[in-house]
Amino acid sequence: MRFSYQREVIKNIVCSTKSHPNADWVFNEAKKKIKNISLGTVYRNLKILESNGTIKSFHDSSQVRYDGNVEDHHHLKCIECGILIDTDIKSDYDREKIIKNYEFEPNDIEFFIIGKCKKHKTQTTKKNKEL
Amino acid sequence: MRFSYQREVIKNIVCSTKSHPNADWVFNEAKKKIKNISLGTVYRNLKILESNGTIKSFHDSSQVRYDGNVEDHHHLKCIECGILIDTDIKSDYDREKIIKNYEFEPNDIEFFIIGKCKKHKTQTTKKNKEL
DNA sequence: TAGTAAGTAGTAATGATTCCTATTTATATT
DNA sequence: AATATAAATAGGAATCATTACTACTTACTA
Ligand SMILES: [Mn+2]
Ligand SMILES: [Mn+2]
Ligand SMILES: [Zn+2]
Ligand SMILES: [Zn+2]
Repeated sequence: MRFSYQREVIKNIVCSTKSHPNADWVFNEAKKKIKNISLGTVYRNLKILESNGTIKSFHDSSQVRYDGNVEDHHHLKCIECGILIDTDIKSDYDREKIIKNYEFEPNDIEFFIIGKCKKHKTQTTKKNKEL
Repeated sequence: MRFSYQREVIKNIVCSTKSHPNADWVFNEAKKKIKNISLGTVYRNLKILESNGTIKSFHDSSQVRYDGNVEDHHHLKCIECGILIDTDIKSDYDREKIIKNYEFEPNDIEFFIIGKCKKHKTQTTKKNKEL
């Protein structure tokens, strides 16, 4: 793998945000450092960075999002604003039951908690204060 | 809501399979009953059926999949063949912790167990038999 | 048995991502 | 340092899933 300044910039962008950006956001950030970087370069390098374990990715509705936090972790997702928040929650399921009842070999889980973030949750107290 | 034969056909297709089809598969099935049905009609009616609770949908990588099983349930997904299998597993997480630590109001969870289905799991016994 | 508004077919447009290719560049070798 | 060369890039075209548009059709109403 040859060195590439573009890849270095892209890596730093993804690894220095907790916002779980999509390719287009990364592209726009990268343009601030490299005026003529191309979107294809961003996509290609995001894939390379993922395949060598530098970053992770997951699908979020119709887009792919990238994550500089490569620790095993799950997310909270706000239905109002779409924000994705890292958590340290563990999800439990009956692994033995899966193997036995479904003859399925589980490797990994994909787990999101959907709801409302602090900015958007329906707080009666908050509402009263605003009146 | 006016009656529509197209919608009736689409509903029956989705509700009589456990395959979690995408719009295109539904479209091809529907064409067997209505030769000139249009893809737009399929998309529009899938949305209507979802919004009135007749079917459900979820994102699976880059596509939307539809589910005639409207009971609360989660899925197993095979990394080899992509099959999505209904389960009765319950996923547990510490709801109170989420509310307290993240000021987040959880409503729902999106939960997939990724692994290998019985057709694709690496069975030592199976391999030996094949030799 | 109209009238009309909801629904449809067919096609164009959109948005995210991938593919293509001529040019540039990192790096290994003289 | 100059040269060779294969990897990487910029810019643009292509693809794929989905949505939007619109003239025509049809279910229901009175
Ligand atoms: Mn994360
Ligand atoms: Mn299901
Ligand atoms: Zn929010
Ligand atoms: Zn499988």
